[in-house]
Amino acid sequence: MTTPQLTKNQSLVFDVLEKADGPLSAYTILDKLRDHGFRAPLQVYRALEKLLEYGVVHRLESINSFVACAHPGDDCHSHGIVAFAICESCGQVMEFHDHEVDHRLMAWVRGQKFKPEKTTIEIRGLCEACAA
Amino acid sequence: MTTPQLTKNQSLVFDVLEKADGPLSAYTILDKLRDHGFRAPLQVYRALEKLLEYGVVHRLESINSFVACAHPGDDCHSHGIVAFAICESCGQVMEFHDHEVDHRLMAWVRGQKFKPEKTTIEIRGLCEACAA
DNA sequence: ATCAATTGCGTTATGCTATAACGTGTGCAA
DNA sequence: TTGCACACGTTATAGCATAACGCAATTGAT
Ligand SMILES: [Zn+2]
Ligand SMILES: [Zn+2]
Ligand SMILES: [Zn+2]
Ligand SMILES: [Zn+2]
Repeated sequence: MTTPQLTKNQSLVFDVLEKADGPLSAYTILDKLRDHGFRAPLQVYRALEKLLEYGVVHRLESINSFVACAHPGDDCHSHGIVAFAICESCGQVMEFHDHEVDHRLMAWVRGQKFKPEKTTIEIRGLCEACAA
Repeated sequence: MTTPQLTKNQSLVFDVLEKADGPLSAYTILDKLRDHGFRAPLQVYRALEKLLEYGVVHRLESINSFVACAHPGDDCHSHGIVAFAICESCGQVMEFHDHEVDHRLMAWVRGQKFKPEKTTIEIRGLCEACAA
């Protein structure tokens, strides 16, 4: 997916996520953009919907939050499944990709005649700094 | 984790999940148990909390729902990471375990000095019947 | 037996997450 | 011009989860 020119709202939401040092909830994003005219959750959710579609933002299902893609050069949609390690203490997220994991999971579901559309891999725990 | 005797509420919630043919939300469980005296969400969430702790129920983060463990004989907590294939059309869930995936993910996070606590792997898509 | 700690339970209220539904304006192509 | 697609704004509503309070039953020392 090639990323088209972002609209004003999409740019605002993306900038907030890029500048943040961790994942943000939609309502946190909303609060950060009130000074820029945002008034309602839908303004955030609609922008997020597009940013997710373009692959420049990821949704973290296990914490109902959103994060800017850590590999803006690559195309996360093309290099297979994305996995996240999420620190439950400081909120830091590490994003990574592993073709072997991808291959194993896809082989299994294909064996079940299951047609995969979207895969979530999220590891919650403690980052090095917080585990010390 | 060995499973102690379930309390009345825990048994009611577990029975509902076992008899269901797919994952259920907490509020759906609540509705199914109103005839048995359930009146508030907390009655469901408190039972679920224990059932999750005992490993007899899993939470599906990507759809905010809960499902009875498909491998009641095994101990899902001891045989590594659990993965789910969730049909977005009919709601059917397949649960499986793969040590190779487990090892790859754990090796990666250990390399990052990350201490994993809980891992979510959920593949949404279409089951064989619904993809036809 | 008694006391304290733990656990489960019921209830009310609240907070957080997400979408439905309606209307407006703008740009572009038929 | 007309029709369509798309972004946007607003209000209202739906869906998911927990805080805080009090009470009852259980357990496990002392
Ligand atoms: Zn990415
Ligand atoms: Zn941390
Ligand atoms: Zn299981
Ligand atoms: Zn299906």
